[in-house]
Amino acid sequence: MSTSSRRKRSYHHGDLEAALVRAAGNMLEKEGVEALSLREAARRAGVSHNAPYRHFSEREALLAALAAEGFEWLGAAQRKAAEAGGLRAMGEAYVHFALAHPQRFRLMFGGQISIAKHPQLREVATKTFEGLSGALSARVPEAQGARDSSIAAWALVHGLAQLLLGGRISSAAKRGRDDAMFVREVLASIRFAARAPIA
Amino acid sequence: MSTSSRRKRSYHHGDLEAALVRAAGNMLEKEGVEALSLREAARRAGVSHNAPYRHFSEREALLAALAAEGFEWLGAAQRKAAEAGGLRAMGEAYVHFALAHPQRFRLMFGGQISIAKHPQLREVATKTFEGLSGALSARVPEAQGARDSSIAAWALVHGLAQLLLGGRISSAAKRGRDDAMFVREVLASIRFAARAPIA
DNA sequence: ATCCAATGTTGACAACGTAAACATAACTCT
DNA sequence: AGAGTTATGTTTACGTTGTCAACATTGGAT
Repeated sequence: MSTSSRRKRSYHHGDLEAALVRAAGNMLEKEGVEALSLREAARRAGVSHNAPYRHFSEREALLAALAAEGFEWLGAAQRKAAEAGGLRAMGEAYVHFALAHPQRFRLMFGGQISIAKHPQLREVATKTFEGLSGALSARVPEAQGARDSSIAAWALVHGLAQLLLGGRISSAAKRGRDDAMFVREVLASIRFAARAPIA
Repeated sequence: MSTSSRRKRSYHHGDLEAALVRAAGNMLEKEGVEALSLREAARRAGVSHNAPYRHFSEREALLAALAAEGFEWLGAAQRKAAEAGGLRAMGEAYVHFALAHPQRFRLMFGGQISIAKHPQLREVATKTFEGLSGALSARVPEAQGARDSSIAAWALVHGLAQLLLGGRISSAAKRGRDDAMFVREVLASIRFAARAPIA
């Protein structure tokens, strides 16, 4: 009857690493990064306060694992949207991801994790970005400015997510539209230019 | 000869609040928000570790003061750019500010400060944003989608700053251009649409 | 001159990240 | 199966931090 829930095995938790990531993930979403402590995560996983060090060399390493997980989710969401709906759907999915996982998104892009110091993070992040910019530059019109245009598209979507998350968009600006509608219409208010500036 | 540098007055520093903000500002730019401690700021200001509490009720209050200062700087930079160069200059000034004060920018938009809890911050931030969006919607073409377009413009610029700051723009994408040039051309690759979506 | 409010100081506490030394379980090799 | 090695947890310990409470000193108003 000791099915999947591993009972009191005292020593050797069984899958501490995953348990820590899960516990930390909950803390992250609920309280934010600053409130996420290694010791509390250990407590929730039912181990001593120093056990986590067998799996994460520092606190930041645990954060990096959480961020990496986030990039995987984001990458998956982007792929799905790319198949289903094209450019616009990808943009909307990006913002949707940010709004659905605000603290996770902040962790991923907040800059408190040194990407250089965590190769695993770096890898999954760049993979996600490559998929993203690949899909973008394949779909953005024109040839010349395609590279820059896809960067601009990404920046637009990223910035919109960030501003919404920070509560920086006044309700006046939203004019009664819900988040999805607002995002759709704001994104629609932009076009790509093949070449020259406005004036 | 006791010109401006106030010497050992032991008690009553003279202008602790300003000294703390200055010290904390230095720590912020150099080490980032996480490395900014009240106690170290106090040390640098030459007072005891609890003196700061006479001026800031919590650590976050000091951070809020730093963020507020940042918003003032940003607002000033925007006004200046608006006069001198118009829309494009404003966008470039925005990104330039972010790149010139990366940690400050992160603090301002990183979401670790509860804007609700610091009215002073809220005030200066909204003032800056109002000036910003005012200038934007006054200059963006068309009438109908002007509101959304100016949000989009802001998001674009904000996102670009964020991505550059996070080192998320590969050198391949920059194609040898320096930051200023890169920003200029990426921003130029976008146009505002008066109405309908792309397709 | 006296009192008061503002400003600094001292001391204390709990929580945290992290290191070192130790304990126990799991795996490997014979 | 038994011995040795490695992986995984535990205990103890240290320094730092945010914050509270009690106390000290000062400058300004009365």
